Amino acid sequence: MKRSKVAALLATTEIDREVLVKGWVRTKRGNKFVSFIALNDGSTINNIQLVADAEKFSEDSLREVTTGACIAASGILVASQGKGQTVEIQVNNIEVLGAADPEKYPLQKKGHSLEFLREIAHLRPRTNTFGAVLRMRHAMAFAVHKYFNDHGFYYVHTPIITGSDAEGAGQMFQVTTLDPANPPKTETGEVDYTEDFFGKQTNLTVSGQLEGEVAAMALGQIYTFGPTFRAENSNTTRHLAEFWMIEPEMAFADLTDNMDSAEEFLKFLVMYALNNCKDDLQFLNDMYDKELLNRLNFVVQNSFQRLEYTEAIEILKSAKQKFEFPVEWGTDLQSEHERYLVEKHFKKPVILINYPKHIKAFYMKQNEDGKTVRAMDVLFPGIGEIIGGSQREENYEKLAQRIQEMGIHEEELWWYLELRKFGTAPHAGYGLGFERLMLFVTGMGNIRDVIPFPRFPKSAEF
RNA sequence: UCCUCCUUAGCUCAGUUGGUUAGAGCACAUGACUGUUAAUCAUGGGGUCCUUGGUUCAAGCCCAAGAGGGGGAGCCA
Repeated sequence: MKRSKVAALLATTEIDREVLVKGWVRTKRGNKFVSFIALNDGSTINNIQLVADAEKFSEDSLREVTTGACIAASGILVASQGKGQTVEIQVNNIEVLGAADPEKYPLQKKGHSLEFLREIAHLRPRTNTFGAVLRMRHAMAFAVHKYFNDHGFYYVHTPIITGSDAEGAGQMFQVTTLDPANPPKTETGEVDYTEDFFGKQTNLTVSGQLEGEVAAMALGQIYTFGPTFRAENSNTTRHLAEFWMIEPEMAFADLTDNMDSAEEFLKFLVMYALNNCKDDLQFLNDMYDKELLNRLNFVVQNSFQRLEYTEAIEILKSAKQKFEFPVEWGTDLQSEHERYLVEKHFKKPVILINYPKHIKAFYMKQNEDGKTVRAMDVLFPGIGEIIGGSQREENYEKLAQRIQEMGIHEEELWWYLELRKFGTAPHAGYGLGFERLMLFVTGMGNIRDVIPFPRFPKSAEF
């Protein structure tokens, strides 16, 4: 007989038939006459109840059916006699596929702290919480591809190993096959990277944007969705050393098009979660964050507040609240400033644009005022910056000059500059941190709990 | 990296002014119970009080250093 998934059985109206289920035991309870086994197979957060009568199953035969054990069970799917579920399985046969010593199995019926579960990342997907998070992670990844495919964007695979260190987005992980204890040296005593695998120094990517622009200047609209690496010594609830980033890039788009795209995209993703992850969202709402569903609904129903950086500075300066860091035009906004704007002043997502050029990246399009660039940050409640983007500088001379001013190695960016030399066009794009999106849609408080195997300083255990 | 808090049973935590035998709930084991819903009830086993050093007649508790973890900040997505 073919295995049925628990999700399908709980949704079916065809009862009084024989079924086979396989999954992991969550709890067993009962008395000497009957045992009730709650079984979960990951297809849904809900369990199916197996009913094992003592006539068919001796106490001994159920000895290995304990919390955490993996079993296959066959029997008749029937309308439940008890309350709390509509159907259950009157079991005829149980096979223990893998026992789990109840003295040693770390997961129990009752709740565990998220900190403890982080130490057993190989078992935490079997909890309600991580089952919900991982199913939602899949749903969100699928929704990303669906949105862009439906809107005429092409998925482009940008390289994970990069020879450019000019992206300026933080510390990078080096990729090398040289012997770390005894690397080849040049005459001046420095490591000779011409002997390395690629003949030059290489690193793991911190962004696919520059290569994404290459593709956008041929295919029109593209997006990347891949792993991204930052070797910063960041120890926060919002940073990982290895995370996934989505970077759309659009030819013939300006900053307004960019804002429109980012807002529509985020709303689509949240709407997709609301429509397709109901059970998991309800669980997370009940267990972790009673405002989660309200907040998600609010985001899809209200337009984001669009605001000039200069206006934001004025709002912050006239705010009654005292800030730890002083506010002055030309300084970057601190977390406390972003939180004030989003959570206190506007009480909705905010898109901040036109930042001072000296606090933003070299590739952003310069405004006529000579002071600001067409940058855009989307700020979300509780998370801060969820998207960062800009219109790109498409003028060769202005871009080359900016590269010089900022002391970036021009020779490594020759191909990026040539995009402006041959058939240049206005274009814009942005980057969405996938795990920050996951924080928002799940209501989880720590980014280490929305990725199956988190990578952060001093931690790569699993 | 900085600030701050925490570390006691498998898990979550209590532990008074430093005082003699370190507790609870859950989990686990045994038993009871004719349909349970994180089942319930009874009984029982279970401890490197993070590590090292110090103060003291006496340290889970006070002091110092270290390790691990949480939260906040910086950097950013």
